[in-house]
Amino acid sequence: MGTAVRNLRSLILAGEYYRQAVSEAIGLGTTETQALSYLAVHGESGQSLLARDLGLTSSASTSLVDRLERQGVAERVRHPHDRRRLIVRLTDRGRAVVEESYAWLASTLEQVEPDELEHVSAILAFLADDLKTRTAGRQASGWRGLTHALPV
Amino acid sequence: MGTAVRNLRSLILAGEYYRQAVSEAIGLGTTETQALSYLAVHGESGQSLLARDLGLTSSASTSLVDRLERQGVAERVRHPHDRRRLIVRLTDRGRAVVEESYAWLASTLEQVEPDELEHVSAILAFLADDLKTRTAGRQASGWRGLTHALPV
DNA sequence: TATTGTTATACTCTATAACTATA
DNA sequence: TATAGTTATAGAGTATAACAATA
Repeated sequence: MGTAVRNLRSLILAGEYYRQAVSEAIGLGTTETQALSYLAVHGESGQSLLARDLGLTSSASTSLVDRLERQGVAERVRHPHDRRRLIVRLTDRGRAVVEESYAWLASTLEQVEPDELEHVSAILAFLADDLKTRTAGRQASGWRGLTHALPV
Repeated sequence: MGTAVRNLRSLILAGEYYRQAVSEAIGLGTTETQALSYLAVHGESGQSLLARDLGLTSSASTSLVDRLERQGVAERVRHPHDRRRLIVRLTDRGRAVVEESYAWLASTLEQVEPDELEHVSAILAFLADDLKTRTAGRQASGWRGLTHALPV
């Protein structure tokens, strides 16, 4: 188990490293490309949900979506039934930007044996879902359990 | 391939979400816990190498390691043969902090079928290494290829 | 009353550039 | 000359708190 945890740590670090590099290549901030990735995976999203899943306050999400609109990669759309809500949606340009980062990740996945790809894909989906759910659960319950936690 | 890329994006996003949550739980910044993760995976490291692998400038790494030392989770050690160099090393307290975040990741990996764990672990290691290498290569060569790249 | 989103303010982190010390 | 690290400065992004509009 120790080795598996270390390898998961490595992949998380590699993902963070990729995030910085692809953001620089595209000319956006890391939070902006996180938002584009999120919208690419989940489709359009409420601005509040986007903020929550990106670990941002609603205040930070306001300026985030401001930047996305300014750069023309996403847009705010009014919610059909609730006039408080805003939907955030990729623009054509936003979809184009995401398309181009596709090759970056695909070239890594192309190294996997073709007849294993589907299995690897399922593993990635499972780990992503479980890690996200588990993290959200600890967040919500205020769980800590880190006895060496440092003073904030 | 499209689904696999989307699932890899999901896992990267889940890792970033985990990073923020575990940082808040520990009471450190996200870059600080990235550094702890890095040191846990790679062992002690030169300050320059740490900066490079975390995507930071040498200036940012100075203040990063300042913070790590101030919080007592890592320390600077002189390089034995090169008086310019500094080695960054986890302290006992730093190792304790990493140990505690271990359970967080392990509980996700425990959901994997036991007789499949080794295979999953190998996949994670492969993807981490390939993604990191590929990203570093594009960084080094100034490669772009993102024709919709936005003005900086 | 609770929820969604915005604004004003202050703070943290990082990049840039100029610098010191050592190889 | 090149490399490792530090310092000073400025800029970007975020959290906090107070607020307006709508449910």
